[in-house]
Amino acid sequence: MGDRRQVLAEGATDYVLEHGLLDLSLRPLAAALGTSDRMLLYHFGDKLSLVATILRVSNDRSVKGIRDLEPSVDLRAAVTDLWAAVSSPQQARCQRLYVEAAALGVLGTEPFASVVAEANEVWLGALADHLVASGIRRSRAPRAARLVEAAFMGLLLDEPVEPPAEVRRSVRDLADAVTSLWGPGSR
Amino acid sequence: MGDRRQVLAEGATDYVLEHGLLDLSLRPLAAALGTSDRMLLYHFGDKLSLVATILRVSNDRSVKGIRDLEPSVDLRAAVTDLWAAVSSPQQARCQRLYVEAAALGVLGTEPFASVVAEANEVWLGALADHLVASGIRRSRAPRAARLVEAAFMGLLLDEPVEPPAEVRRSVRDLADAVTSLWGPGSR
DNA sequence: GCGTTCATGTAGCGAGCGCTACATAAAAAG
DNA sequence: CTTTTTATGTAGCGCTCGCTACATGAACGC
Repeated sequence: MGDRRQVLAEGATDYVLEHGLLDLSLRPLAAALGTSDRMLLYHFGDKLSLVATILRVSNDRSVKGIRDLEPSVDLRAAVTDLWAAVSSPQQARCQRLYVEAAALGVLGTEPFASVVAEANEVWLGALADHLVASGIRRSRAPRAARLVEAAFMGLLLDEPVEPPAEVRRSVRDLADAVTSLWGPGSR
Repeated sequence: MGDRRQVLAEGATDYVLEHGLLDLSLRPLAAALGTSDRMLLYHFGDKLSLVATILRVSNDRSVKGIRDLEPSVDLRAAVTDLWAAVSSPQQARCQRLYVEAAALGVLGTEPFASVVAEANEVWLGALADHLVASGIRRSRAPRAARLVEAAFMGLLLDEPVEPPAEVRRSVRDLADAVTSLWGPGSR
């Protein structure tokens, strides 16, 4: 049934991850997928629904990238390992898509608000789970995950402007901070 | 000389801070300023130059907002005070503009790359200076400023999606982290 | 076999976009 | 007084956009 639709959704996500969301236009996208704007609208109703679908697919991939990580040897390593994952090319594109959606202001309006709020929660959950698997106490993981997530987003945003060495050092500083706040033996 | 131009630049910045950069269109902007698209192009050459000017003006205001802060009583308070400043309505709009520019991918291309790189440096400097005025050792301030800035950007990004109480708690966690890493008596 | 639903192509609508050509009125320069 | 520069209005060009109207095969239920 929605077979063709699903194929198109995956392809559209690939396309948007590569070309960006902001200047997304139905006709070039359709051409890249070997179909027509007419058919995209037929399958997805309108452009907004298509974008919502794309965001969902992208977020699923991003979460999977985190969940597939092996546990790290300790909390400090967990932060740097997570950064390596998040700043990898495919993952970074997913995060960038999130930023673009945020910039579009689309996150505050339905039907995106609920979709994205849930996606964010799932993502934070995956992050927290990895921290737990790497030694943090379960009860402390959500707060740690929130701070780590915020810092990661900021660093990703600064990446094109900041020297890579500075970014790496900030990640190490963040790892130290997490360890000293929530690591074994603190508090 | 560039008198009229300067007035228009300020007005355009006000307008963009309120309406966003992504769907900026010359005709509505001109109408709001009591002029015409024709004149905007006359004064600024083309749309990109106008946008570059707007980004510069916005960043100047943002930096001024930080530099006008009184020193905080200690490092922990400095972080929360900075957050209060950064998340205030006017400042948050400036940061949002930065995010939109980043999302546009405009930050990586001239003539924005150099402009924004310098703006970012100035902004980090203002942040670092406030931390110093609030008790951190000068030599430690730049790294602290970088981490704080990244976390702030991430938190601003999450704000529409995250419960405010969680955001506030993350700010306090960040303040604790900065204090424990670079506060008096550490290392 | 026939009618109905599904899938797809063709063509175009109305609007907005950045930008330009051209004319012109005012001001400054000589 | 004339000439040049500066500032501004009018009109429109060429393009792209999301979306729709309409037609038409193809597949399927009865």
